[in-house]
Amino acid sequence: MSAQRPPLTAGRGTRNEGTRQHNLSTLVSLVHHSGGASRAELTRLTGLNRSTVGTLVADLATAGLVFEDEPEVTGAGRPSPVVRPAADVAVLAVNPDIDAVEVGLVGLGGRVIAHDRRELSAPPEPEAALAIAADMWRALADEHPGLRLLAAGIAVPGLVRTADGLVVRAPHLKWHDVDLADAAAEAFQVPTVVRNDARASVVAESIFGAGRGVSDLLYFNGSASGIGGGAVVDGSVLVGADGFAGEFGHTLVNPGGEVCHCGRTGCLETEVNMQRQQAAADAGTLDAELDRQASYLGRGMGNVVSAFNPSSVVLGGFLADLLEARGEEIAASLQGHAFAPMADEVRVVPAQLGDDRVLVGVAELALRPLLADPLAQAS
Amino acid sequence: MSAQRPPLTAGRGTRNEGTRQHNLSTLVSLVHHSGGASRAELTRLTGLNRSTVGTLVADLATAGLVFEDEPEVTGAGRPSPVVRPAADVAVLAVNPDIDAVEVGLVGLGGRVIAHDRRELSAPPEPEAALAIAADMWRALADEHPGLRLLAAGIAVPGLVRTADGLVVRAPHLKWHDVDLADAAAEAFQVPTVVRNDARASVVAESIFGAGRGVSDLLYFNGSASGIGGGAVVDGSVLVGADGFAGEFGHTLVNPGGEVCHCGRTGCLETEVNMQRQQAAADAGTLDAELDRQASYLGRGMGNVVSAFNPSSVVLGGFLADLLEARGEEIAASLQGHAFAPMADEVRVVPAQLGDDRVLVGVAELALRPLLADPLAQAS
DNA sequence: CTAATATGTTGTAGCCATCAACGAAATCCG
DNA sequence: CGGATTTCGTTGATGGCTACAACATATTAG
Repeated sequence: MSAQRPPLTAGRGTRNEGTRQHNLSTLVSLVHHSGGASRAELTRLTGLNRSTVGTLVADLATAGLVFEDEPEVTGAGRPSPVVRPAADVAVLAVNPDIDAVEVGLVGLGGRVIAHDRRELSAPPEPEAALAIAADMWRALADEHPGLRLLAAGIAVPGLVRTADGLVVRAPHLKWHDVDLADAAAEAFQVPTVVRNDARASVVAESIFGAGRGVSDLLYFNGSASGIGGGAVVDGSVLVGADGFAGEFGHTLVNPGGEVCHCGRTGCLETEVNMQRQQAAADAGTLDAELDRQASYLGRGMGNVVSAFNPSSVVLGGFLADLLEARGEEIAASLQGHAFAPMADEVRVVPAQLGDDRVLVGVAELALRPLLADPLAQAS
Repeated sequence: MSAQRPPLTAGRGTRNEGTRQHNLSTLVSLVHHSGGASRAELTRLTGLNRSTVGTLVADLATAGLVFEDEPEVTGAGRPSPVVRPAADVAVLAVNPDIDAVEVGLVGLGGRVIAHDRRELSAPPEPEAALAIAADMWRALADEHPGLRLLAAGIAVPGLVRTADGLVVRAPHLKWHDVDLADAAAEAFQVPTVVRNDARASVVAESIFGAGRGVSDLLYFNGSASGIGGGAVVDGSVLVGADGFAGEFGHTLVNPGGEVCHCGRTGCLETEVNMQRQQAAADAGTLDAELDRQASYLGRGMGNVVSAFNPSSVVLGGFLADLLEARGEEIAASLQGHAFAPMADEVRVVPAQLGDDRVLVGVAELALRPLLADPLAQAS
């Protein structure tokens, strides 16, 4: 966790209300990301006065975002009540993919309250995906009466423009220039964001998983449809000018290699993928293939590590399995292909969150505006 | 200029004094980066009240950081005095390199007040470089009596750890684990920072050059000693976990190519460099060599562009010359080697600042703490 | 049961920006 | 040329926010 640096170009001024908004945001984020902290801990962490934390927490409780739980026994002195995220609020997370539409209700603290999945025989049209999600949402809402929906987030496997949530293209879904955000906000009746699924995963691992407390990390995710990724830079998710940043699957690792579906040759995901592993397993040459893929993965990681100088690299999906099987080889290849001493310091670790990763991450992204201004909500 | 995103992990609380500090910082940064703005403009840009801007500017003027100049004729209404950066304060910028030590006095607004350069027959030892710089500083100080030194910055061609300014290694200077910061602060009697020279250049181009107003950009600099670089992400310079981020010269572009001095093969800077151009010119095959280098440069840029999704790529040093000579070819290669549609949107432009770039940039980095808390200075 | 410790609570004080009213300095227009 | 208009700086009163000190409360140590 490094200190915040000021932006190169100065922004706008702040007034007294801004101070309050910032402090409320700090507190609710702290509670949400840690899952609960005593008021005394919050006082220490924020550096604010006891009385200030008291009034701010009371406001957040009134707004229904946190509640004060029984104190835990600790040591000498008067026990401090534990401030926990409210249990009756949630974010709707939606993840349409080629073979299914997945929907989850994600509460504060990164807790998955409920989730549902509908298998599909073919990639869905945008409208169909939304209709299916809305259908599942109605069922989940009936099962959880009294749950207050704060926001909705849709994670799409493709290029999503951050500014307006336009899905510029999602090749596996065969979507082009699809605008889901408005229709979804209409359907769910809450503010809705659309984001890239890999970027959502980075956020989830960064806050609740293997990247906790790390301010500079890279994430490589291996799935059936290729290698996605993302980066956390100085504590914030890298989005780039349009929101397309983090396409590490298309780092060059072998110019003489195969043609990638993106039109170029020798991309990381043409050399490291599940199809090759399956073919090698069928041919009885899996060991050699895993060695080969470990080498290329280290090379691809090295390229990106040299650019970003992260303190951790998190591997998810089948890349986590590859790390388990060929950890030494990957590390050696990374050492050989990253600009030392960056490679010396970097830790390569498997992702900690399970399949809920994408849902938890996109819920976090949908929650971001609320966390930034906790009392701005309508009711 | 995109909006600020909150960090993934919440930080500390703010008090009322923090509001004032933030507003002072906003104002002085605005004046410093724009070179001067009327109080009315500052009011509009910050969104603060007229009276607030009035008192804040008065405080900054008392601290000797800005002064109120004669109003410029504009239109109807009472003219607004122009707030300009103070002319009698400066930052000492030092840039030791293999063949010379360069020293500059950089004022607010990015103005180079004076500079001096001492040629060397061999790369200097750290102590010698510092002694030479101190000598030149004394001469410059004598020429500019009344100039108040605010800070000092040393730009080193090598890996510099941001946390403490340790020069981990600077191969061309043959420096290893050199700690200059303390000795320099002692010699110059002001707070001193040590930074990488390419990172300093990025800052300079980002604020005063080709990257003005761009929040996501990449910078590739070609010099006699190789290709350095850096990135601006969401308005802040990318530093990474240790401060080593941005080594784009060692992006893989040709695995079958030559062995790089870094120990690997096919790095961008083994394929694109001045030595090859010189050799080709001697052999009468310069045209073909420029085509070849343009192709490899586009490939290397494409790799990094796919990871960062910048809106601009700035080329400096001999790469700016290559852009002038082979702009079409570089653009075509970038198109072919970056993940579309990132390549469609990116603008490739030459650096705008001259040789003062490194000095201006490292001065800016040295000034950063003061800009963040303008009235914290001793006197 | 008492002392010590740590924490919540309350009322006061201090810092900061806003706001409204007023005055000043230019342009506009008859 | 001179009043109306526009725009901006200045001043004193006002309200929002956190800090602080004093007091109350709840636990542990012995």
